[in-house]
Amino acid sequence: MAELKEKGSSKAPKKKSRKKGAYHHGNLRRALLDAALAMVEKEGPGGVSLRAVARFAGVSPAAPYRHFAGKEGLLAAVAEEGFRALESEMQMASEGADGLALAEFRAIGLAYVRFAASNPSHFRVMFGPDVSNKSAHPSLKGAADKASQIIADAIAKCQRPGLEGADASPHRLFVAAWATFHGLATLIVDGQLSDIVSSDADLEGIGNNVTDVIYRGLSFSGL
Amino acid sequence: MAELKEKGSSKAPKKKSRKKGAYHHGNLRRALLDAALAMVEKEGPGGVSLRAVARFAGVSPAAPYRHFAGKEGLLAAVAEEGFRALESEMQMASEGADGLALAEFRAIGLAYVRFAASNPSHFRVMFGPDVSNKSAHPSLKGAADKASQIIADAIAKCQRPGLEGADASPHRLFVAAWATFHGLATLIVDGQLSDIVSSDADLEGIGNNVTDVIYRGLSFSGL
DNA sequence: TGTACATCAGTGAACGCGCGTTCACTGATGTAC
DNA sequence: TGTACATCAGTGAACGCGCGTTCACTGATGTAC
Repeated sequence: MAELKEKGSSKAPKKKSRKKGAYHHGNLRRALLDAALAMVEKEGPGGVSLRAVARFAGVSPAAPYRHFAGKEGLLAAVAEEGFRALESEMQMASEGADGLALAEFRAIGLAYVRFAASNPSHFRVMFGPDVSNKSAHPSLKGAADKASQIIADAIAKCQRPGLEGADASPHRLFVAAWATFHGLATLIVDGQLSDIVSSDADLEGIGNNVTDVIYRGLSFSGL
Repeated sequence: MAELKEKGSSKAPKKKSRKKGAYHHGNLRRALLDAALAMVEKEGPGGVSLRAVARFAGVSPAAPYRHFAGKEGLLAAVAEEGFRALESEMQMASEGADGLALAEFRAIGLAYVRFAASNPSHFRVMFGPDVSNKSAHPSLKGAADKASQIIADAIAKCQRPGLEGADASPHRLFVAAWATFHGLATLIVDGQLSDIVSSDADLEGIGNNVTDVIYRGLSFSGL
């Protein structure tokens, strides 16, 4: 599973060791992304300031500009990284379902929820209002589109013509499913289920339950 | 329906007429709440500044302190107002269901989604990270608790002992339902269904569809 | 292998800005007599 | 009814702060010869 490490850099963190002769950081880009994620975790995407991120990475306020086009560029990079990881996890989940349309859809939904729970900071930036104008960041837009395409494809596979109920188009059922997955993900990320979901096992349990409910609801509709 | 007016004050807006001899505003508290809502609508809860709110209401930067305990107090008041309205709408929806447990639950869910769509700014503040510490604002906490109690009560009515499936406790089914309603509400408020839900009729349609799916999913579980 | 030099990735001071909050104040309101 | 006065709801100047971004700069790196 291509899971992101939300805390800690993949390189040794150089924090506070600025005077140790290391004028060049080595992997500042990654360190800044990690610092941003840490700040998101502490106070939400709105609480991120470029100066604080630089400070956290042990670097001067101007240094980030070597790697990102300002604050929004940094956040856009965080979001893009998140969408790529989400896409990858949904893709892998989908491939494990042996081509059965509904099983595939089910697996993708679970992956969606699991991703949010494992990468809450990414999730918040991806869907928060701080990089709302995705079109201004083409590669972010691309990553987001690729991710939603996976969901759309899975839906398309479920659309066997002639089987839709008159009152429930596949498109609308798709919305119902997406809303459920996104809703569960949101509740988890916002900590509003913290008294219910306290362990990874709980998470899997709730995720499975929710998926089952929506799955049964959809099955009933002739899909 | 006790719907909130998201735009515009209930009193005549005094904006720009500061020199018109009105030293006392008359209804500044309401005007500030409205101004805050307008700012939330434009740039999200993070974009709200107390000075800008005062400016918008045509009043000096210090004036809001006569009515609220600082910026967080203002946002807490907005959230509280929202929870009260949400509670009232869910209550009314529930009462219209003639005591049938599942119908009641269904009506409450629809009211939840409808509330979010009609009062997106309130919804964002209510569930956003800006007044996260609800306990610091007792009356807000009270309003939020009263609102969730309505949902909890409706769930309790569905809990006929002995009918739960072994794999799906009522508590978890509740989470599934709540996640769906909250998820749909979130997607709508964040504008991510804007190409699907463009009219009020669409909203009702989607809301009904989603409710139906979750309803069928729950019914299947022996509730 | 040694050296000159271009390039790169940082520094740190400075800019102007809007913010939240405080303070002493003042104009308007309404009440007691 | 008129007036003195307490109270209330505003003003506007000021505070210190952290922010995003820019700028000229400098130390480290690596490459051509």
